[in-house]
Amino acid sequence: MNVRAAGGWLDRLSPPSAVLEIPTMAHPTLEDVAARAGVSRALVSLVMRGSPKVGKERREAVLKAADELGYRPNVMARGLAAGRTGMAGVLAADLHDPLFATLHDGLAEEAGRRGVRLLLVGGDGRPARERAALGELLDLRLDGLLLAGPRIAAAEIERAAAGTPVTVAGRSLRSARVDCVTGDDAAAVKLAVEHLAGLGHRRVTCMDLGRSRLEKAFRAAVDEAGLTAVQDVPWRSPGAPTAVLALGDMTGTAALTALYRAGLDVPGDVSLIVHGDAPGAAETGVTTVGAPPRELGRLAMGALLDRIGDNGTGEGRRITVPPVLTERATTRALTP
Amino acid sequence: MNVRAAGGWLDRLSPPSAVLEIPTMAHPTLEDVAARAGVSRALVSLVMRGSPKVGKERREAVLKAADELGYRPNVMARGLAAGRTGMAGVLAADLHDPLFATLHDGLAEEAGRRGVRLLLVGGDGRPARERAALGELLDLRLDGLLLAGPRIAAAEIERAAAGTPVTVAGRSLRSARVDCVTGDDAAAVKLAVEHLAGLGHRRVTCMDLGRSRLEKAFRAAVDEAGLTAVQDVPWRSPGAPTAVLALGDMTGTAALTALYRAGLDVPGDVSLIVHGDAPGAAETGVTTVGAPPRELGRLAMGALLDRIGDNGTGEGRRITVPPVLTERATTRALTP
DNA sequence: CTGAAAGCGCTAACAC
DNA sequence: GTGTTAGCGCTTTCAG
Repeated sequence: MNVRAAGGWLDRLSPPSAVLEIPTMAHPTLEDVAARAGVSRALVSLVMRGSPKVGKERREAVLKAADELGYRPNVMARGLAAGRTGMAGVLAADLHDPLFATLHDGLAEEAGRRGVRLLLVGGDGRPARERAALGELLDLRLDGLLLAGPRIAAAEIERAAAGTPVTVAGRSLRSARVDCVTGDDAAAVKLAVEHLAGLGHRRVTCMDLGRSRLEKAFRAAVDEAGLTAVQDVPWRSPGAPTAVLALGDMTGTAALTALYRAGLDVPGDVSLIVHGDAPGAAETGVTTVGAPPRELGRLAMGALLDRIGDNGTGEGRRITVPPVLTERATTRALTP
Repeated sequence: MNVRAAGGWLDRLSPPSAVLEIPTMAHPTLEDVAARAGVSRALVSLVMRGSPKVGKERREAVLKAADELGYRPNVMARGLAAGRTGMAGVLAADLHDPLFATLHDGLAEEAGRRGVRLLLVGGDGRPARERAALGELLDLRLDGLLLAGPRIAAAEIERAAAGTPVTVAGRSLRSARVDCVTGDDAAAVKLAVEHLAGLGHRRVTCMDLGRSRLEKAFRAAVDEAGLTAVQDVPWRSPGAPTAVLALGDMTGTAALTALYRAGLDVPGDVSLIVHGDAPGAAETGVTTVGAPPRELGRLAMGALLDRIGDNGTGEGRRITVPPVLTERATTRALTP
């Protein structure tokens, strides 16, 4: 019996009213519960983990005692003893990325379904901070790590993966022991262009604030669809584009606002599709295209938990999530 | 010497090349480092915690051994033994709230400054999920908890605060042992209205998507400034408002988009101020008013760490962060 | 089914 | 300065 429990014991030797103070015990332990239920520690441990091989009577006595004491298992101690924690760590490279919250919904959904809890450490976009965050996660000795959109060097991720199962979401790594789950950006661009072509658009352009490498994919898709990629033609002039695809790191509403500022009516004058299913897009009615982040999260967590289950057996999987186009209010068929 | 270390020992009896495999040891422990450096465990522990009372020579030997082995302290074990973890938990009631990321920047800044690490658990806005997340945090036995925008019942927060220091950001609680840090919304509305009055606006209105209780504050501020609150008057008609204040849970860009959709030029036809310094506001040039979330985070974490330092002494503090108005491109002086 | 005993990796008094 | 000795709270054999 530990010191605090012994204190409780002494209290019980005091006037009866002191007994009422027991539930106030700051952090009752397994042992306190065992003492109160009149059983051994091991039995309480079994009950807490829902073992089937405990008599109904004793089980209830234990549960009752635990409840009265307000007992909560100490996951640190549990993790130390058991060698696994039942928790996975999530490194959010940039908490500001609006996609992350939705990705996390997917992560949490899958983790919840499989009885695993999630612990996050948040970066702010700076690699130095991200590196530190990864270290913190590593020091916790969790069962596995999910890196969301990491910007640090592949070698660092590889090194982390040597000690614990790791899967990466939103970035593709050539690695034997890291799983990678990503959206197919080129396919997304292609889908968007085809959609515009289907609406009758012939001249399209792209806004590319992120200086994204996707511009190449855009040109290829435009060629393939038999459209023409217009550039640097003034709005409202004869050869002006009738549709625009916003690429890269811009949020949907920012693109929309930019067009409005230019005095254009959307989708009256131009149709707009934004790459990346950013939150806020729904509220402002922006048509978007991209890998659904929630689905991406679900798959990524699935891969991680599979790997944890396999004890890290098997080579790194590469999962690609197909894009989805969500038509909202910023696209319209061209009526000549 | 533990089992794994013993294994390493046996390896050393094998051909010399086996020595090279030592750094591959999955998770070297304090003991492994001690063995390699030829010192005791306690000495290694002292070195790892940067104790000044260790000879330079030995210190370097230990550091060298630790480095070669790729040793990382196990924070779970450390926390168990020391009784404190050096970590604080953050409960994000809703990871989707764009303000949270910026609040977290403030939390992280202050925590970093004071040598404390942060562990997040993310909610999705649903109280049930938030309750579970709080439980997970409690089970970790961290040094303190920071609740960001909690929606669960005050009694639950109070109960959590019985076992560990707690401070709440973004919601005011009447409690003796919980610190609360909030923005002053009424003052923000007042500031916005006064700003509009200063720009020469006379008829103003408010968009209130969140059905916020702030509408009362709005009316009071309008009266006080000698303006008139206009409602249900069609845009562009003679008595139409020349400025609008967007209240509640709407993002700045959503409000802006709504006005554009109505065919209005902003700020040509109407000026717009949005309450809540949402990210994205800067990119889209929306004038905002509200408590700066980063500052709020900094203060909240400061309060929590103070309380942790005080061992929970002292009654719950109530800190109010004054609003800031950030003028951008959606407000303009009225030129009749 | 149940209880006793031996750790998990580390810290914190203590003695040497 | 340095090594020894107890635990922290829990899981896990392994005998009863």
